[in-house]
Amino acid sequence: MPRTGRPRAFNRDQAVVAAMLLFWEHGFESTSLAQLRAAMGDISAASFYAAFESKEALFREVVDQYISTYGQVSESFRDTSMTAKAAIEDGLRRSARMQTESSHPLGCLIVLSASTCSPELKHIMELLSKEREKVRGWQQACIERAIAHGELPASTDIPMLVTLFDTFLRGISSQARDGVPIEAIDAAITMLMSVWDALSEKT
Amino acid sequence: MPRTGRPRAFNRDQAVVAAMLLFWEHGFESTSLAQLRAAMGDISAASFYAAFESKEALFREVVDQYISTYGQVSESFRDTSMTAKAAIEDGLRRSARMQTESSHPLGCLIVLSASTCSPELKHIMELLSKEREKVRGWQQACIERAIAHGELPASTDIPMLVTLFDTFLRGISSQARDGVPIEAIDAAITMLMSVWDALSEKT
DNA sequence: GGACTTCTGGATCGATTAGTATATATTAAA
DNA sequence: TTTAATATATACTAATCGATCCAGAAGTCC
Repeated sequence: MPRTGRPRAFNRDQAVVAAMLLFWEHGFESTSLAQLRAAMGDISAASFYAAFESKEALFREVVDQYISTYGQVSESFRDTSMTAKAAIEDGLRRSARMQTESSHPLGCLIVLSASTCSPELKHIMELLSKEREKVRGWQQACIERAIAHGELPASTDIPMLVTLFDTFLRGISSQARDGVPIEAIDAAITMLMSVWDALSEKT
Repeated sequence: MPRTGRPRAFNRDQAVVAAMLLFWEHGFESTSLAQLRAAMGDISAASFYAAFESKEALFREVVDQYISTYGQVSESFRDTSMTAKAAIEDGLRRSARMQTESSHPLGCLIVLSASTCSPELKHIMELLSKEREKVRGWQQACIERAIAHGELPASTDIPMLVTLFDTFLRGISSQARDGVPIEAIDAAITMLMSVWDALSEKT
């Protein structure tokens, strides 16, 4: 924090949020600096680069901002105060609800904002891929916990079950973008979770 | 077809295929004309615009090319020579297999190549959205057929079941991009299809 | 061999891209 | 009130974007 000097004329935190909404809607590469600066309070290029190192550095901040706010829905996956099944179900339902809310762009920023990009931006894709891998890891931990607690049989195919839930989870982004209503997704989650019960009966 | 004049120095069909692979890998907006021209046989800008109206027109051709080749996997959804369940299962398995093949970009071009884009390219997104809607419609027809034939109970929640399968289908693109092996996806499909049996038992 | 048609190489278009240089404005601390 | 620190506005950079223009090359047709 600077103790001296001319104070910043815009709110940095609000600017990051504004940038997040743009990156979320249009993706990293398709969001131009001009658009960003306009949305961040009509700031000049000089002001932008004085506050942020680069477009890429801003995006990294945006990803952190997203994860610590909207992305919190997937924290359900690592909530060990519920049963493993409830954690998976809650993570899916909360993700679906958040991604279909009309108060912000549809779908998930982590899944959508760099699903494809130029070769020279591969590291941006990998940055997001690592975040998705985290969420997948939480889901896997859920299933391993269920097996350890006897909620699922020891013979359960862990990669299979993780892939089942994680693939559905990622598909929600595409469905939300195409306007599929939360009711249909929520009902599909109920159906999807029924496979858990079918598996647990074999215990 | 021109009967006179200087013949084209490159193969137009091969050029479209080369363009398809680029758009598939990097998406519509992130693929530049320079990249396209280089991949299409190092053709000049003049040659490009003589053969194709614009980058967008080329993309439309590419989408057609994709649908009539790799995209044929989803034709299973409208194959009425199998049971409805088999059609859904086959469509999912063939999509998963195709999307994880290493001989071409991973995932589905229709899902990935314009999942986000600039505001002025919204019509490109809508073009692809319509194609996805077609596939969803085929899946819905499958389920309606199953109900009509008594394979599923009349009380089946159609939008729910369509959303279950279609959400998983779209999630495959993200999983494939992140390197999830076909074996895990294939096993997940087996599990996913078990909900069909659970439903049909209620008939 | 023209005449006609089409394609190609190369230069170029204006707009936009991310990012910078410089000079000035605005603050806190000495 | 000076000094140091920071932010600002304005102008600007080099590179790239998709797309166009024109002169000449390379064919077919009569």
